[in-house]
Amino acid sequence: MRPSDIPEIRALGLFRSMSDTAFEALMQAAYHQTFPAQLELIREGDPADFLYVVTEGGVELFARSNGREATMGMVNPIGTFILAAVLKDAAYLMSARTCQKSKVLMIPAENVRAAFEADEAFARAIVVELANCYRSVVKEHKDLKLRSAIERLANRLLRYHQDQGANGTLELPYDKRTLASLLGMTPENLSRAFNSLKPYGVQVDGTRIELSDLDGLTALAKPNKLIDDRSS
Amino acid sequence: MRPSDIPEIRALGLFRSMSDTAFEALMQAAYHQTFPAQLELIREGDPADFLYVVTEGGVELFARSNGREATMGMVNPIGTFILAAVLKDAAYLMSARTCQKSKVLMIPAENVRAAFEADEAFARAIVVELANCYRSVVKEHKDLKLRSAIERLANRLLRYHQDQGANGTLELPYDKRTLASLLGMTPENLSRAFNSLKPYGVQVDGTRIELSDLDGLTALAKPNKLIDDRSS
DNA sequence: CAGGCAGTTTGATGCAGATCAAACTGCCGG
DNA sequence: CCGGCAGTTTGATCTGCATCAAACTGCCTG
Repeated sequence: MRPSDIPEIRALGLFRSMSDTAFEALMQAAYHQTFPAQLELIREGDPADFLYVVTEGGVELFARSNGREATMGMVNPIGTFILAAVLKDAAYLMSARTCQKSKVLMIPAENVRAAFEADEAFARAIVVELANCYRSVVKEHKDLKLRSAIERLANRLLRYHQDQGANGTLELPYDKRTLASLLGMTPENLSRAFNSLKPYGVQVDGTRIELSDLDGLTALAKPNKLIDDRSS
Repeated sequence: MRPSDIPEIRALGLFRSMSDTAFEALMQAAYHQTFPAQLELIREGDPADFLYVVTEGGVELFARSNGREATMGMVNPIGTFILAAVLKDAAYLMSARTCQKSKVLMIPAENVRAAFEADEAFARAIVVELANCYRSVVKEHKDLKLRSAIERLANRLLRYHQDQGANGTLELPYDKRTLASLLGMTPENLSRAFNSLKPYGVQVDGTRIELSDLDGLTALAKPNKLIDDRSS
C-alpha cells in the first residue's frame, strides 16, 4: 500500500487543503516504514532530513543535556513531529524514539520545503499547525513553572479521564516511567504522588485508574483552560 | 509620525517581504501608543484583539495560575508578541506588561488575519516567525527541565556577555527580581546563586557583572547549542 | 515450575530551592 | 540632612522532590 492510500494522512489539517498534485508529489518522495520498539528515529542536533508522520504505534520526543534526560512530548497516530526544524532547515531540537513497534511516514525535508514554496494552501496550513504546536509548548511550560508535581499529575488524570469518556475510570496511555518523565518527575515520586492522591478518590491498579471523587480531585487540581485545554 | 514611517518595522522579518499595499493597510489600521511603566497591556484569557510590536522600551510576558506568577519572556524593540493567538483568533495564553515607559504598535487582529489571507509573502513570513517562536519556547523548556538554577544563571550570564561584546563585563538587562522570575527562581535564590558563582570569577556590582574566569564559568555552565543559541 | 528481568513501590536520607523574617543598600522627596 | 521606600541580601528554617537502596510484582521464557 502506498502512503497516499491512507486517507487519514490526507485528512490531516496539515495536508487537507493542499492540491492533489502537491500531495502526490510529497507522498511519492516519502518512505513508509515500520520500526521496532525503542528505536531512536532522530537525534537532537542532527540536520532535519525528514518530516515524520506517525501512522501506527507511538513516538516519544525527548531531550538530553549533560547526563540528564527529559521527555518533551508524545506523538500518537495520526500526528506529525519536528515540522519547525524541517521548515527552518535547522538541526532537530529533540530526539525521538518509538515506544512500541510503530509505522512512520518519512517525507524528505527538501520536498516539504518545496511544497511549502509551491503550494499556498499548504503554506497556510503550516501556519495553523505551527501556531498550535507553539501554543501547546507554552501551555506545557506554564504547567511546569506554575504547578507542583502533584497538581500536574492531578490535572493530567482529569485530562485522560475526559479524553476517555469521563466515566469514572481511565487507562494510563503510557507506562509510569514515561508518564513520570513527561510530567517532569521521577518514577519514585510519581508513585508517591499517586499515594498522595488517594484521599482524593484516586485508586490505582496498574495502568487502570479509578476516580471516585471528581469534585475533590478537581478542587485540588484547579484546572485552568489556558493550560489544560487541548484545542484553542 | 505614522507607524509606517518607522523603517525598522518595515524591515522586520515578519513584514519585510509583504507588498507595500498590504503593509500600508496594516499600518493604516494600527495604533502607535506610548504607555507608562508597569501597565498591563494584555491579560491572559482575553480574546486576541491586537498583534503587538514593541518599538521603544520593553515588555514582560508573564502568566498566572492560582496564586503563582511566572515570567515567560521579555520583548525588546523591535519585537512582536502573541502572533499565534492573533492568527488562531484565540485567547491570549500570556499576560503582558510594560517594564519601562514603552511605545507599542497595536495592529488589529482582524487586519493581521486579512493580510495573512491576502498576501502570500506575509503568510510565508509568518511561518518563519512562528517556527522561530516555537523553537525558542522548546529551548526554554529544555533549559528548565534539564538544568539546575545555577546552571541556568551561568548560561544566561554567558549569553548576555556574548551579546554585549564579550569583553569580560556585562550589564544585566533587567532588575534582579525580573531576571529571577525569568530563570524560574526566587529573588533570594538568585542572590545566593550569584554567590555560588563567585568561585567561578563572577563579580556582581548592582546590575554590572564582571566575568574573570570565563573558562571556569563555561565548564560549570556546559552551554549547549541546542538550548542556548538564539538563532538556528 | 523456576528463574530472571523490567517495571514499580517502599523506605531512608540528602539536597536544591522556597519561604519567612529581618537587616541592609541606594535613591528620592521633603 | 532626614525619613521612607523599593530592591536586594542574609540568615534560619522548611518542604518538595531527587537519590540511593532494597523489596516487591507481574510476566516472560527456558
